[in-house]
Amino acid sequence: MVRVRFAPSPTGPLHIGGLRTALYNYLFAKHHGGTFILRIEDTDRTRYVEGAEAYIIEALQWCGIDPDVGPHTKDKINAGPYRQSERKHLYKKYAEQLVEAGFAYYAFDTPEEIEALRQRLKAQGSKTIHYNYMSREYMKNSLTLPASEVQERIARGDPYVIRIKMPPKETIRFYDEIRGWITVHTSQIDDKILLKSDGMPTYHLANVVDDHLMGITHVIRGEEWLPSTPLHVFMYQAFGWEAPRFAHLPLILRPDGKGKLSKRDGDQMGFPVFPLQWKDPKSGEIIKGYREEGFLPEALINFLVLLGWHPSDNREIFSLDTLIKEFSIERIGKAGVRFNYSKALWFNQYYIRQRPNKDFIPLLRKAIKENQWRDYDDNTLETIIQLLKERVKRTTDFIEEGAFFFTSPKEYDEKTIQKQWKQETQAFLQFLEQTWETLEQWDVENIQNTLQQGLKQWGLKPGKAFPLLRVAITGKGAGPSLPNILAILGKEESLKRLKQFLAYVQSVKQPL
RNA sequence: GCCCCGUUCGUCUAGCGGUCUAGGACACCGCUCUUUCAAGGCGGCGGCGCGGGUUCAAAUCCCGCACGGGGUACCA
Repeated sequence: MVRVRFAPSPTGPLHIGGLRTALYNYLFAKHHGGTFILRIEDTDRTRYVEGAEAYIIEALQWCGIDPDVGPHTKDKINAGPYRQSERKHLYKKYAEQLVEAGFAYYAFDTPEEIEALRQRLKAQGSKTIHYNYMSREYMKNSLTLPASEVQERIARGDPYVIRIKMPPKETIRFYDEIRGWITVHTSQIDDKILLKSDGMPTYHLANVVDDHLMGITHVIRGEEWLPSTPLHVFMYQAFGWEAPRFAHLPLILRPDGKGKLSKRDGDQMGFPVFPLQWKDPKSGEIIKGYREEGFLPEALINFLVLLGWHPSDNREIFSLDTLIKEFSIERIGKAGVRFNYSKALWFNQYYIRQRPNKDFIPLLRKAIKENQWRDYDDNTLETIIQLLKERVKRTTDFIEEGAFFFTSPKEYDEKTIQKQWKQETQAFLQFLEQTWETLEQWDVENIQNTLQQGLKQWGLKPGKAFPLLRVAITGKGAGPSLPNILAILGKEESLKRLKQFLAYVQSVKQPL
């Protein structure tokens, strides 16, 4: 029975790379009829951010990849709790078990002593600190101190950490489902801290203990964990536990390829890196999310799944259900992938066109209410949506590009006026003004007829006359079919806008 | 520095020794359709990092090199 977990730490909003990790875990679990667990890794109290956990859950739910079990659900599999802070009492016991078995030890070094070690190593040409099989020999720990002193210090309440005791010359080999066999020599691995002096475990201890206790069968996580996996494998051996299978996902890189896409990139790169909008609880700063930027979750998912995974054929459109059927770890790539926002937009555009028109009515209703715009009935709104749909990339474009349906133009596209404002086009508009006044049946067909009449009368090609009319009615140089727009606006409003425009141009331009 | 991982069009990728004069998608550029802009249709541009092997045959296997990424915290 497959059981996987997504294990983010609540240090802020979930970013797009984390979301993809969650997605792959979800797809893998569902493909195998397994269980997808959400585990909150909040062992670093100094980095805890209020609201981050709720954000993570909401983001997963919005994407349709809600975990089967987590801090937000009933404990259906009886493996909780699912916040590591609530499991604190568990870890110490396991760390001590390792000490007793000779795989770990207590270390009492003060920050000053650690700093002294750093300086010593630096003098020897080492760039970073290594508390390892060599340096531990001359530090203050249960390997160098007499047993009585160790007991005394612990009894006295001296702060201490528990470190793993890496053997000096062994080879650790493990199989990565994506990369194959990976071999690392233990001399390369430091004596990492397992239990911090505040009694909390580090990631290394907590993830091994929890993955074992929760019966995790496959650990699917980002490539940044690959270098510490040998340590984890060593710990499973030390505990005498069977290790889960590992799969390390290629990283999502910045569009320029310079490093992995990170939370810190915020929306500084010209596109959101978070699924949902995030308001920083401290600074109050608001960072954009895909949802608020007008993306559909199915588009985000489709885009994201292809960042590192690919089927054997040329298909590219995938529903979540299809993905569940087809997803496999074997088809995950090895190389880091660059984030490509224009492709995300393309998927979004595609999925917007797939959605029924009525799905976007609430969006328009909300905008109408907020802006106190002219209201329409549902049928008309659907027609408006239909007209806009083909040219929209994000749902927010319905509002931005379609505002003229609800409110008269605040400004006119100057370029079009410059180009098209001529004797004949002016006459064309004046002709329409007169003709429309007396037009009885205000519908697409009749409007179309008046336009044709006008063209004929003034010897104009459509391309010469219609752009100006469009600016008059919508303020914009481009948009959906004009007769349709006019029909929706109605005779009164159309005439009003036409007159308004003629008055405007005559006020700013020299008479022709 | 050291360790680990990676390397096919600008980007995401197909390719798992001959079917590759390397296929698809996004982007870009034309043409077409069209009252405009999109969308759609058609077409174009563009790639196996380098050097050695192995083999009758290598984008595909092996070894170097180069380049890129990750890790190297009482962060995850």
